[in-house]
Amino acid sequence: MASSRKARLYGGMDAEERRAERRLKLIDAAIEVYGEVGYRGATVKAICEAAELTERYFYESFANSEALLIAAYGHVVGHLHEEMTAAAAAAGDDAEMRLRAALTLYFTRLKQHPKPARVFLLEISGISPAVDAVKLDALRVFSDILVPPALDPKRSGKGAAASLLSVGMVGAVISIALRWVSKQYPQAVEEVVAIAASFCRVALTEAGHREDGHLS
Amino acid sequence: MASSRKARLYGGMDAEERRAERRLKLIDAAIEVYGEVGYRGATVKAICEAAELTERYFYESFANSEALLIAAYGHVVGHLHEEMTAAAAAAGDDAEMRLRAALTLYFTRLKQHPKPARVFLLEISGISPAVDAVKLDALRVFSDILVPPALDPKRSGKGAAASLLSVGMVGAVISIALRWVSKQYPQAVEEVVAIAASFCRVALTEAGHREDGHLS
DNA sequence: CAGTATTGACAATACATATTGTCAGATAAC
DNA sequence: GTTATCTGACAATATGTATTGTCAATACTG
Repeated sequence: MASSRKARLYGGMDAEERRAERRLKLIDAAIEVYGEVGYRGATVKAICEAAELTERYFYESFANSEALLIAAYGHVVGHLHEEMTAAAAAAGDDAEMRLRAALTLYFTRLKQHPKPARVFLLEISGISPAVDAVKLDALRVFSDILVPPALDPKRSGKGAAASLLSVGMVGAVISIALRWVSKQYPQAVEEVVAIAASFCRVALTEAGHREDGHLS
Repeated sequence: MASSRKARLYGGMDAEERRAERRLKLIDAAIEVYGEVGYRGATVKAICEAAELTERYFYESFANSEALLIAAYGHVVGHLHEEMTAAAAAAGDDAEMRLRAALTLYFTRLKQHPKPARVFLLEISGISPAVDAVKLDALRVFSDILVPPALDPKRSGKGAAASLLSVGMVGAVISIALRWVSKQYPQAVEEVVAIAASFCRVALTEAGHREDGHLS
C-alpha cells in the first residue's frame, strides 16, 4: 500500500507517461506524414516509422487510423483556437481590430507550420461522417472568434441566414489559405489578411443589415 | 469495301454507339453512387450494379476508378458551366445582374439535383493531384463567369491578389452551397443567392480598389 | 547479478477490393 | 437454322494494408 508506485520507470517515466509520449509522437508523425502524402496515402506503417515506433504502439493509443486523424486535428486546432482567442482578446473590443488580430495570427501560423496546415485545411474533409462532424464543430468555433455571437445578441430570428454568412466567411478564409499555402506564400501576411478580412466584413455587416429587415 | 459497316448492330446500335451508351450509364451510376456513399465508399462493383453492367464494361471505358470520377465531374461541370454562361449572357452587361443570374441558376440546379451536387462540391477534393488539378481548373472557369476577367482588363499587375479574391469568392459560394444542401435547403433560393452575392461583390469591388492602389 | 517488465522487429492472419480471365447462353447476320 | 459475335454472370488472381500475435533483445528493479 505504502509503496504504491504505478509502474516500473523507463527513461525516468512511468508507464502512463511513456504511453502519453508515444501518443504524442504518433500525432506529430501523423501530421508530418499527412502533410506529405495526404491522409488517404498515409499507412499505419509509414506513420509508425516516422514516429520511430512500431504498429503495436499505434493500436495502444488509437483504435484505428481515423481516430488518429481526429486526434491530430484536435491537437492542431486546439492550439490554434487558444492562440486566436487570445490574440482577439488582446486586440480589445473593436470588432475590426479583433478580426485583424485573429486573422493575422492564423495566417502567420499557417506560414510557420505548413504541414499542420494541410491537416486541418484539406485532409479533414469527407473522410467520414464522424470526421466531418469534428470539422464542422471546429469551424463553428473559429467563426465565433471572427464574428463573436456575443456582439450580435439579437441573433435569434435570422439564425439560419446568419449561419450561412458564417459558413461563407469561413469558406472564403480557408480557400484563400489553401491557395496561399499551395502557391507557397506569394503574398505578404498583411496582404492576405486584408483580403480575408474583406470577406469577413461581409459577414459582419450583412448580418447587421439583415437584422434590420434590410433583406434582399 | 462497299459494305464497310463498322460492326454488327445490337439493339439498333453499332459497337461504337453501344460502348458510348455504356460509358454514359456508368457515369450516371457513378454520380448516383457517389451521392450515396461517397467516392471512397464507392466500389467498382457497386457502380457497375447501379449501371446494370458488369465489371468488364467498367474497364472497357475507364482505366480505373479515378478516371471515372474525373469523367463524372467533367460531365456535371460541363453542363453547369454552359448553363451558367448562358444565364449570365442572357442577363445583359450589368455585372450585378449577371452575377445574380449565374448564382440563381447555380443554386437552382443544386436543389434540383442533390446527387451531382455532392460529386462536384465534396467528393472531388483531395483524391489525387490529377483530380485536384481538374477541380482547380473548373473553379477558375466558374470564377470567370461570376467576375469576368474581360471586365477587368488591367488585371496584369496585381494578378496574384486578384486571384486570392477569386479563390475566396468561390470558396465562400461553395461552402454556402454545401451547407445549404446538407441542411436540406432551409432557405429559399433567392435568399441564398443574396447571401452568396454579397461575398462575390467583395471580389468585384475589392479588385477595383486594389487596382487604384488603394491597398491595405 | 538474476529476474521481470518493456520494447522493437517482424511474421501471420484477415480482409477488402481491383483487375483479369473464363464460359455458357443470348442475339444478330446470313 | 447455323454460325460468329457479343453479353452477363461469376471465378481466379493480384495486391495492398490493417490488425493481431510471437519472440528475442533490452532496460530497469531489487
